[in-house]
Amino acid sequence: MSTINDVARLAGVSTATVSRVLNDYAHVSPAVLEKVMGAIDQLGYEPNQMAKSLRTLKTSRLIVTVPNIANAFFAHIIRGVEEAALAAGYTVLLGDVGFGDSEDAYAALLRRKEADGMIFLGHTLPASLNDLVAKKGAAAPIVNGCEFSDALSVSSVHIDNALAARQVMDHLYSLGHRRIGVITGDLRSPISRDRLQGVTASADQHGRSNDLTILTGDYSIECGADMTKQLLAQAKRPTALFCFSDDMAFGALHAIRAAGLDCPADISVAGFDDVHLSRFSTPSLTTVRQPMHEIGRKTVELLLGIIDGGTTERVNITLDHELVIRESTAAPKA
Amino acid sequence: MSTINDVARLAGVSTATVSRVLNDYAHVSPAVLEKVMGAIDQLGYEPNQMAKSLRTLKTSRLIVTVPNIANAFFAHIIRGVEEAALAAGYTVLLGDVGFGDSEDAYAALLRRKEADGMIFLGHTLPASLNDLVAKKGAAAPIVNGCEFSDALSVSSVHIDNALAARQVMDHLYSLGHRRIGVITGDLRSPISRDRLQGVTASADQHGRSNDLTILTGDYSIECGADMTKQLLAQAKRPTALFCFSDDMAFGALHAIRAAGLDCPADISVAGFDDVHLSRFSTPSLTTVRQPMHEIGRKTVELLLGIIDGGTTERVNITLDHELVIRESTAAPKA
DNA sequence: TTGTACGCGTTATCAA
DNA sequence: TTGATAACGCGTACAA
Repeated sequence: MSTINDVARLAGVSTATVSRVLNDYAHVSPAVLEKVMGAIDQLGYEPNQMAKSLRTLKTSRLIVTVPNIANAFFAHIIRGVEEAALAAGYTVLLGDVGFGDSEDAYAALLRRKEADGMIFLGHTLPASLNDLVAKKGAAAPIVNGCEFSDALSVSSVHIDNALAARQVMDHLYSLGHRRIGVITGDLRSPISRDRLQGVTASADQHGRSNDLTILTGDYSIECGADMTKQLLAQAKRPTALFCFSDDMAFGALHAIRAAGLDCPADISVAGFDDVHLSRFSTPSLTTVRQPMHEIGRKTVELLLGIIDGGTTERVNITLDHELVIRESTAAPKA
Repeated sequence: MSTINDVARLAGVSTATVSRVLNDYAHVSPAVLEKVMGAIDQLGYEPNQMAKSLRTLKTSRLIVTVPNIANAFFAHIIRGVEEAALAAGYTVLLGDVGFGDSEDAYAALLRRKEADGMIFLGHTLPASLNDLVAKKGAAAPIVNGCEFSDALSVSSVHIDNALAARQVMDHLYSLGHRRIGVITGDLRSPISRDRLQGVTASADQHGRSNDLTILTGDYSIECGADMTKQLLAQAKRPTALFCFSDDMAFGALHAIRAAGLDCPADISVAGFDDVHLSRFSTPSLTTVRQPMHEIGRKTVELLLGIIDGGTTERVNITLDHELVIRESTAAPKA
C-alpha cells in the first residue's frame, strides 16, 4: 500500500500537489501533472478512503435498508438503486432488516457519518433517526421508497396505491364479481392503508361494501395460502380475491388448487407488484405493475439532491403504475 | 458530534484512558471507569469509525458480491450471511454485480482495505484480486459461496453438486423415464459442470446416454421457458426435464402449459435449489434442497477464521443437500 | 503554480 | 494505573 507521500517523493513534488492532481487538476502545470500521474501509475497508488473521509466528512456511500431481501419486489428496486448509485460514484451498503432490530444498526452508520445518505424501503423511520429528521427536516439525507406517508416527513418515491387498488377492484366488478375477498399487508404500513381505501371506495361505488371480506396479511406466500384457505371455508365464498402482493397471490393460487378448485374458473385472483414470476405462474397473474427499477433510480436521485445541498424541501414523487390483466382473472361462473 | 477529546475533558482524564475504557477495560480503576462511562453517556459519544479504521486498519465490514440479487436462491444465502456477520459485529456491504463489471468496483474496496473480507457468490474471482490471492494464498480474506472449483484456490462452502444431480436423474429413471432433457446453467460455472457430470454418470449407468438432450441455459425463468419450448418441438420429445435451477423449472412449467401439455401427466420437471416458491408452484416442484442459510453462515465463519488469523489453509466445506420429491415428477404415460 | 504545516479522531508506544 | 505524544493518510489554509 503506497501513500500520497510515496507518490510525492517519487514525483519530486509535495503531497499538496499530488492531492491537487487527484482532486481538481486545477493550478497544476502540465509538466508536473505528467510527473505525478506517472508516479501514481508506477506505484499503483490508490487513495485511502478512510483518511479521505476523516478529513472531508464525505464517504460516497449510501445505505439502503430493506424489510425482506428475499422478496422479488424489493430486489428489483435495489437493482435500480445500485445502478443509479454506481453511476454517480457511490457504493451501496445494503441491509436486510427483516429479522431482529438491525435497522438501527444501519441507521447508526448514517448518524456516525459513515454514509452520506440512507434509503429505507420499510414503513417506519428508524427510531434513532427521529432526532435527525426533527432537526434538519427535508435537509436530512434520508429518502423513503414505496411507503409514502405524510407522517414520515421525508422525501419519497411511490405510486398512487389507492388508485391502483381501486382499478383492480373496478376490473373485478366489471367482470361481474360481487363477493370479493381482500388480503391486505400489514396495516401499520401506509401503502396497505392506501390500497385498502381504494378497495372500499370502489366497493362503495359499486354498492358491494357488504360483500367485501377483508383479511390482514403480511405480504408472504404462506400468509396468502393461509388466508385464502380461510376465505374458501366461508359459507358464501368469494368469487374473486385481491392480494396486496404477488407473493400472497402465489400462495392463494396454491390454496385454491389444494381445495380442488380452479383459478380462474371457480375463483379469480389478482396480485400487486408484477414481479418477474407473475408472467410465468399457473395461471399467469393479473396484477399491478410497479415501476420498481424506476423507483430505485428516483430515490437515489432525490437523495443525491439532498446530499449535494440543492434540495431543501420535501419532495414526494408519484410514478405511474399499470394494471396488467392476465389469465388469473375472468368472469365468475353464471 | 462529540469526540474522544470531549469525553476526556469532561471526565478529567486523558484520551488514552478513554480509549482504554472503550476497547479493553483493562488497567482502569473502577473510579475512573465510572467517570468515563458517565461522560460518554452524558455526551452521547459514539466513536468515529473512520478514524478508528485509519489507525487500526480494521473496518468490521464484509463485502458480499452476488450475480443476481433478484434470484431467490442468492437472497436466502445473503440472509444467512447477514445474520452471521451481524452476530459477529460486522456489517455487510452487498453488491449486485449482475450488470456491468461492477464486481471489480467492490473488489477495490477490499484492496483498499475498506473492508476486512469478501465473499463472492459468482464463479470467477474478480480479476483485480488475482494478485492478492496469488501472493497471500489461503490467507487472503476471500471466500466463495456455492461455486467450488479447484482453480479458484480460495476457501468455499457448497454442496456435492455432482451427487445431487445424479440423484435427480436416478429418481427420474426409477420412475420409468427414458428420454430426458437437461437444461444446464452457464457451463463456465463449476457447479453446472459438476451437475452435468452427475447427469451423464447416471445416464451412462442406466444405459440411456443416447436418450439425453442437453441444452445450455443461464438459470433464468425466460431461458427455462425458451429451452423447454425447443425441447418440446423435438421429434421425440423428452418425457422428463431436469433444470439446473428452480427459476428455469418455473419457466419450463410455463412453456409446458403453453404447449397444451400437462406436468406431470405428459412430462415431468425437476428443478434445483428449493427456493421458497417451489413448494407453492403449480404443480409443486421436485427439486434439490440446498442449505442456503447454512451456506451463508458458513462462508462468514470461514472468512472470520481467516481475518482473525487462525486459518491459514484452504478449506472447502461440503454441506448436505436433500432431494425433495413433490408433484412435478411422476411416471411417464404408458 | 507550488510547498509548508496543521488537523480530522483515533489507537499505540513509552514513560511516569 | 494513567498520561503525553506520535502516528494513520489525507485535504486545505496560507505563504511563497
